[in-house]
Amino acid sequence: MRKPDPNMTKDKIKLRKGLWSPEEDEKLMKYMLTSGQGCWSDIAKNAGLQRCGKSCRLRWINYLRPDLKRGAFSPQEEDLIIHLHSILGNRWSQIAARLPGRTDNEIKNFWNSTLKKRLKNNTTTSSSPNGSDSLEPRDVEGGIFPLHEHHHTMTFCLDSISSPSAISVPPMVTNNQFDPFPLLNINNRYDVMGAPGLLDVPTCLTQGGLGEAFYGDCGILETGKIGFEGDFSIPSLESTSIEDNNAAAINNSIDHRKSNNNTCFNSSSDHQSIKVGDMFGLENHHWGGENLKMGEWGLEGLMDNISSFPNFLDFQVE
DNA sequence: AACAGATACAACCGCACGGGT
DNA sequence: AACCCGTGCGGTTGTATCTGT
Repeated sequence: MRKPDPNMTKDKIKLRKGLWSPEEDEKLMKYMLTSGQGCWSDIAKNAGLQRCGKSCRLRWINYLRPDLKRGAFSPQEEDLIIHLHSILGNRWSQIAARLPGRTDNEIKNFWNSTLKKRLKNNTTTSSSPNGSDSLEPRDVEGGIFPLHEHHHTMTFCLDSISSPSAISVPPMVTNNQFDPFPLLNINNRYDVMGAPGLLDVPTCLTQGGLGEAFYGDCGILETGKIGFEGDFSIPSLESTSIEDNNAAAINNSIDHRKSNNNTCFNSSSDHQSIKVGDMFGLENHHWGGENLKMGEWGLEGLMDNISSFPNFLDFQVE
């Protein structure tokens, strides 16, 4: 498996660098759609891209992935980033894991380009008493957060959900091995519309698939809007699998990026079957390992504490 | 209109880590 | 145990776009 391919070393093609062209994007997207599995170096080669696997991976994760939320950060997302950064520091991947549809790179850029400066300006006007290296006032133990006044409560909108059936989740989640999404595990605290079906959205989905748009327009937890800000009806388990939705998402995503229009996320079955884990890089169980690391650092408990703070992610079911 | 500086975003680089050989 | 390879992460750099003069 790991033996080097002699052909690979001989005909060293000069790999492209820099910005991706639309053609390259399409090649990668189509390849991921049709056979998006295997190691990234193989993907780069098989897709006919003169890129290194690393570059392809980055492009996919940061730009082409169909579940990405585009556009500006909402005030709620800003607050969340600020707060998570106060706890986690520059662990962008862990912060991103709690902001569905956002990538670590995106959050990192946003922090460095916008939030950092904004908070710096704030602290110069109102000096921080703790004098720490961090830029924003905080009191993790006490639960003081720089939340905006106008959204102390996030509203949990489910108007688009046509079926209250439970969303399908991977076995490792349903087996309760751990809670990958302690902040947003609705199953812990919330009944969806009072219906018997529970909405359990683990990290693997919120980051890579169906759980998109926890912080949608106006910072609302919008389970009914997934991926492209298009209206979306969550199908019942009997009718549609996650694979169906994700593959459809990829199909739609190609069009979406071409037309830059909102795309309806439907469950049409005109696609090839793709493993969810393969599609979103979940086969490496990374989403679990992060939390284990956090546990070692004693951060998991901190993150758990967050959910008990009055102003933080105070979802309400309408 | 042209230019410079600021800003936002995309991508690269180096390193660390884990798993396989 | 040592090495190789793939992957993920965070820091940094590069580039496109915006804004002010």
